[in-house]
Amino acid sequence: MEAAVRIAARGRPDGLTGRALGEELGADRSAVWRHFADKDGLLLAVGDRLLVMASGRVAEGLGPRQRLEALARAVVDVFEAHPYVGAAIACRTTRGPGEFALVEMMLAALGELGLQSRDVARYQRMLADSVLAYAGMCAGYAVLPKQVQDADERAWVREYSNADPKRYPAIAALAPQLAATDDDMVLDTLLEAFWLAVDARARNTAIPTPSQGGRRA
Amino acid sequence: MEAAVRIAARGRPDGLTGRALGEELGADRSAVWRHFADKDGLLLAVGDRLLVMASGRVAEGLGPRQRLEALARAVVDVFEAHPYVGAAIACRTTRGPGEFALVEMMLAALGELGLQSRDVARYQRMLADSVLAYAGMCAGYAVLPKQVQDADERAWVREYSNADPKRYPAIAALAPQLAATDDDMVLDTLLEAFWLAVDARARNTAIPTPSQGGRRA
DNA sequence: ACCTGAACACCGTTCAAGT
DNA sequence: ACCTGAACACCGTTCAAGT
Repeated sequence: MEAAVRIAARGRPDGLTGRALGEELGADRSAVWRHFADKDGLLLAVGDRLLVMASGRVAEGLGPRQRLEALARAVVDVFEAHPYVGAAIACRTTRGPGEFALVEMMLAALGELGLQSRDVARYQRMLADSVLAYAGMCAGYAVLPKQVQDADERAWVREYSNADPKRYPAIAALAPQLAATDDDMVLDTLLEAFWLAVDARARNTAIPTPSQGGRRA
Repeated sequence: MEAAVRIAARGRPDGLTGRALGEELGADRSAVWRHFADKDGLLLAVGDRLLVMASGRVAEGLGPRQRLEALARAVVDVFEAHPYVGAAIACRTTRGPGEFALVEMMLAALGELGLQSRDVARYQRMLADSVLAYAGMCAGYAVLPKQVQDADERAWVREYSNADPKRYPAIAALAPQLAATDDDMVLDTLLEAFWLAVDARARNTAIPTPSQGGRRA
């Protein structure tokens, strides 16, 4: 497992293959499949380790909002730092301790923010899927060869600035704002929008009773 | 291109490989690379076609909110219906007419909803990335063998219901709500939260001046 | 119990040779 | 101009054979 995480952390060109794992451990590449049922089992195990690493990065003593922000950023960072596994595992349920820790942390934090329990479950699932999907997307991008990454990035600055104003008036009008984008902006905006939505939702459905799950008056 | 979309639509077990495309067209599999520079070029071209299909599904005459909802759902549906390509392309910039149509439609709709132009660009990028990432995640799930999908799905109902209440109190308390989840809930909740955030943002920064980009009084 | 080494079917990619 | 067919290096997976 440690060797697998090490290989996954090597980044772009290297995938986590049986051959690479065998070499790292000084064994034949087919020996890996004595310890994991198949490639899927290996990826699930390493993927859950990534989630353990991410939830372990959340500092103690933070408020619910900061805890969720730290967790979201940690998931994206860890997936980007282990891109091959991150891209492969974002759509899966690892069912391991890492996933449980992440879900538990999210549910507890959302409960503290004043949402009803039905909304806590819905918003947790939505936030978890959004963050995992976004992290998987970032990881998928990080796996690409550097020259492909550069071509994709340039497109946003160059090709969108030259869009035909007749066919694409909104793009042409907003080209400067579209080009002025840094890497963290998307996740920042996603979290900003999430807090606005949680606040609005908590305000609309708030029950002033101090006891939990207060009944209708 | 039509043959490639057809193969991509065959769904789960079939990937869009050179061999499959050659067979579909009655040609040798290596003949494909006369028409596309490499696998990446093929995927980008087919991926942009998926975006053309998605934006073409948005009905005429809808308001900005319904237009954006229709577009988001169409992207997820089309990616799920062409899962191999959807999963491969979600993290890319296709730079084709499909992507331009999608960005243009989103920017125009968000502008009509009362956001400042700086927020329009930020929220468009955030929504587009969120929807594409989520669609890519759904597509990645759809590519998996059916038995792996079933195992993942059962986990949410079964293993989360049996979580240890001492280690995972929030999961144990909310297990029924976590299990009661249908496929559309995540995207519905994401869009609900997006509207709450857009409304809050438009309210906070609204400038009553009818002219664009009004200066500070 | 664990590893080796060879085999298999499948990839993308390349290239000399055809038409 | 376009296709063929063979080759190459790389996958995951399997299995008889070793220790």
